Amino acid sequence: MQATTTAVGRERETNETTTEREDACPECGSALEHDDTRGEVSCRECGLIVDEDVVDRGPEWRSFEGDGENRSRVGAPTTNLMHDKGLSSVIGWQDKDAYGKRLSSRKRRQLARLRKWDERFRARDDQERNLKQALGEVERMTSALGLPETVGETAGVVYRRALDEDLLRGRSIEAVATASVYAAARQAGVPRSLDEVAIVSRVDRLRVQRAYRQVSRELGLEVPPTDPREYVERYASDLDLPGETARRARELLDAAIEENVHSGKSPTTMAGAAVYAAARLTNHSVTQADVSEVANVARVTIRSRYKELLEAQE
DNA sequence: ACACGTAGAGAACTGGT
DNA sequence: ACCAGCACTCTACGTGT
Repeated sequence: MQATTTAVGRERETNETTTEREDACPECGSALEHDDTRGEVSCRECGLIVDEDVVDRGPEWRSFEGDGENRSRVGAPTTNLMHDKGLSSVIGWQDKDAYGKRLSSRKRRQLARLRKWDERFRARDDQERNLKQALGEVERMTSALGLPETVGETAGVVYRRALDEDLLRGRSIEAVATASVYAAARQAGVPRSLDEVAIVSRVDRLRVQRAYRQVSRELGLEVPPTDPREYVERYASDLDLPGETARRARELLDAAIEENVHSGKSPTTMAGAAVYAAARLTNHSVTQADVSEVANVARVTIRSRYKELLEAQE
């Protein structure tokens, strides 16, 4: 046990030195900004995206004690995907000790009793058992939908709250679990349609929709309308547009928000349209097709919006 | 190749019954 | 609980530069 921990630690350590990252922008040399929620590393000055999809949810392995030998203060990361957050102890089923030797009959009886009580505590009451099943479903669905683990965790949190608020009465566990996944995916900015989630769910679309309605209302789960300006940097960067264009795009959006033409429209649409319009205004050639590609919005939609944006400028 | 326009369908939400 | 209507976005097709 002792030996394996240090072995893992060493491997991590060597990895760390090889993947050393710089903290200055390759373009302009100013400080970089790490956005953990979006997994992006971007430049504070020119908005260049240096790195995307950086994910490191692992534990923190450096040792702060002495010469760096003892890393035992960290355990496994806790996760909302396990009904006990992964914090419970585990009693093996084999009647062997740490060296693999058979146990005495007395010890075996003792372990059997421990296991029994461990099991009783683990799923102590209906709620816990309910949660256990639901989280299993959440995990299954998120992975079937190709959603990142963080979404599953958010869904777990949502489900827990629904359970606490007593929202499950008359509703199936599965329906609420699916609704939680649906909500979590939206909040994480990687939405899946109701149909998509219903396909991987064991309940039909309508039930999911109803459960979601209820849950989102009762829990006040407003999916905060994301600010279109948050997308501008990335789009401009992906299209190799200069900071000037990005700035212009932000101005367009400011005016649009002022005039309230953005409400009800998807933020990615608005951001894409703004970037396109700004590119034209600053004499940089970008096609609608390019913008629609990076913004994941149909060309027609870019078309219909960018004119509105320009009108709102007056 | 690109921009622009229109029509019809689909998805998600709202409010009335 | 169900339905109709809604605003938005999409696909698919067209025309114009």
